[in-house]
Amino acid sequence: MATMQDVARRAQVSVSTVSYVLTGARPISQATRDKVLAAMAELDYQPNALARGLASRRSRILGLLLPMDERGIGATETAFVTGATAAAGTAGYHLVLSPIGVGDLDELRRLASQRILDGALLMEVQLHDPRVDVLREAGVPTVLIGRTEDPAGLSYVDIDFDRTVREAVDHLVGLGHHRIVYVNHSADTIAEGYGPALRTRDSFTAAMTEHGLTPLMIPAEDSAASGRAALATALRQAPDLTAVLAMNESAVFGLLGELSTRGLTVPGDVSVVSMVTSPQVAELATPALTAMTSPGSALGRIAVQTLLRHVETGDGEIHQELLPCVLEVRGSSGPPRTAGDIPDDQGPSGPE
Amino acid sequence: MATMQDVARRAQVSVSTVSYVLTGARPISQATRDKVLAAMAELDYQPNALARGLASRRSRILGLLLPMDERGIGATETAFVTGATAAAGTAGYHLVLSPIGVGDLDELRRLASQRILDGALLMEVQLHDPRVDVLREAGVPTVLIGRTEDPAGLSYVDIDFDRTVREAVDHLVGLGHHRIVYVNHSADTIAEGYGPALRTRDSFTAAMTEHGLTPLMIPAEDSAASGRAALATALRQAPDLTAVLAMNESAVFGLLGELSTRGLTVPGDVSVVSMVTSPQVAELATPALTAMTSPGSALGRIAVQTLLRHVETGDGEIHQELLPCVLEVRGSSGPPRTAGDIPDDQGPSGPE
DNA sequence: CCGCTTAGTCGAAGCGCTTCGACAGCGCCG
DNA sequence: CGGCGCTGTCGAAGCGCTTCGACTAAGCGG
Repeated sequence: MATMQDVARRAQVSVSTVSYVLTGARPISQATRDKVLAAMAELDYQPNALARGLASRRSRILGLLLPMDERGIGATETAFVTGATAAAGTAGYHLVLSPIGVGDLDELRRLASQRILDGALLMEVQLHDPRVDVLREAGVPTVLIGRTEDPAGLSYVDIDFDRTVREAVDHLVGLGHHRIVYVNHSADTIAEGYGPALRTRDSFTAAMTEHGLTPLMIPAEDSAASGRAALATALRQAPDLTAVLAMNESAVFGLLGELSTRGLTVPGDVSVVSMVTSPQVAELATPALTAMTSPGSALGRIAVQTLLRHVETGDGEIHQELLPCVLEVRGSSGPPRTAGDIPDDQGPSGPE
Repeated sequence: MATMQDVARRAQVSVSTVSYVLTGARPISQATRDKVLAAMAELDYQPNALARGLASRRSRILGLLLPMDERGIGATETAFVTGATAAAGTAGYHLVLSPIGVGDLDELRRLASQRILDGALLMEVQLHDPRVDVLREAGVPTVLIGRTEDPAGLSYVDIDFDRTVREAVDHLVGLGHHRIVYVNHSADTIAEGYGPALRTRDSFTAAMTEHGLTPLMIPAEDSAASGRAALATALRQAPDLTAVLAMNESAVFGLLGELSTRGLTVPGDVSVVSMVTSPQVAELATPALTAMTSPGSALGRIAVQTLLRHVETGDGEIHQELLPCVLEVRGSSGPPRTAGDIPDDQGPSGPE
């Protein structure tokens, strides 16, 4: 492995000159630069990132802190990661993912204090997220993907849930639906203060009210079984429902299963719109789901650019930005059935 | 940020002594050790990973090279990552994920040559994977998750596809099925030399033949639509089929949708078994899928342990290990219908 | 009682880079 | 024509750690 010494010797210049060629920190004449670059090419020189990091106090490594629950990483998050990685690479940084959740504070503290990361992107941010404090204490510049309860003084990018919910509701109301049920995340999740669940709840209520409609929200765990149960509950509370808006990918599938079991068709009897859902997942369902597609890749890019601004200017100004999801109409939404009630029986599950 | 100097001064010992306390490279008396540890605690000392790495030529960072296609990371891979992370943490290493695919060879070369990684875990290995060569050239110890065509001289851990397929087939045959169709990955994927697709194809053929049955395999792209089409093809080629074995999570959902569209019940008319599928995904379907669950977490642990052996002993002996998936019976498999043919009509799609 | 090993500690020399201060040479202005 | 501010280069001092050689004091067999 060639070192900078070797390059300097071969190019007949000093090490510092080689360094300046690489970093551009001082002007170098074209002739010298060419000699140095030629020597590098001949030796297949690659700078030692650790040495560079030690001397410059900059690792050029950004961390993407990404809790991995047992469900995996969805297409939405993947798009985000892809956008972030591309943006980091363009700027000459490495972007590494670290599966650090809210439970791994000690591991995070180690990672942050060991000066490995120049900056961190925090995903799946909770309203009260202790990771934010750990990173702040360690002095690691951070950009949130999501928002804490009070994000003053913190840079973040997030999905504009309010606008997303409103557009979904507008779509359904525009089709003629009046009785719309919102299937949110679980009650526990809401109680824990999971931002998206809270924000969409409030936005849904507001949007429906503004349309002069009564909002009805049902919580559901992230499982198909819970989605089935949620639909049963919804039909009990609102037998005349014609549309379901869901913010829970796992539950949506159970919900569709239950509709089918009950002999209800989509979108003939019930329209279904899924929020913050990737096209890939939307296509898994039968019929394919009308969905609000998340701007994952753009979020990733903006997040990295914001983070780099903080890293390179020693904490510049705060940047906070919200991007809405965009509506993609597929087969699961359409005009409501004309009669005001469920056609025939309520299926094998019975009316309870 | 306290340095080792500070600790040494406070404990009234030399820096080297502090270092030995930390690394255990030389014996230190209990009294001295206590003094040093106390000083560290008081100063909240954290070693600078970059400096340590530069001096010791060991970064204590392992890379998990994980291509992220647009579909995201499934629960299977997540379990792997979780197991690997835990094993690395126990050994005092950091495990970082890098979304580097077969297309990003330059990025990989940079990462590998910059001496950031002590070792690499390579996921989604192709039969002819150029990343292996890049890593070898850069001298980065590597463990494969999966296998290249000729894995001689390379350590790997992988799923025992042969045994997994056989157990799935045995399960179905044991239930009384004779006409079993295997829905594999796409023809393109097979042509590209994707190991799991090839290996399961061969194993399926062998297993069926040994049972005195005729193997029938249908390729399908990783999409619901393709799953629907695959089922249609299967029913055309084998109208008397009673069971489907699938190795394609996306296609399975389309396949189930198509069965339902045609008025065929699961498992009454057709049993469905999904391979290398996580419980979480299996539960999304209605009915929940009987599946071969991958030993993800164990694979991750073993892979890291193997890699660390290479890293720490300057390439020890190679280790190659296969773990089978385990059968988890859920609602989608049962005895075949008694009559030998499809009950009534062939559904809206018609017989073409 | 002597030489030898072993435990325990220290000082110093790097690891491969960045960066600071210095300085030579040059053109240019007053 | 002397002084000034450039541009371009060099040498050296670190960055915070590991590790090697050396040294001291103790322990021990002969």
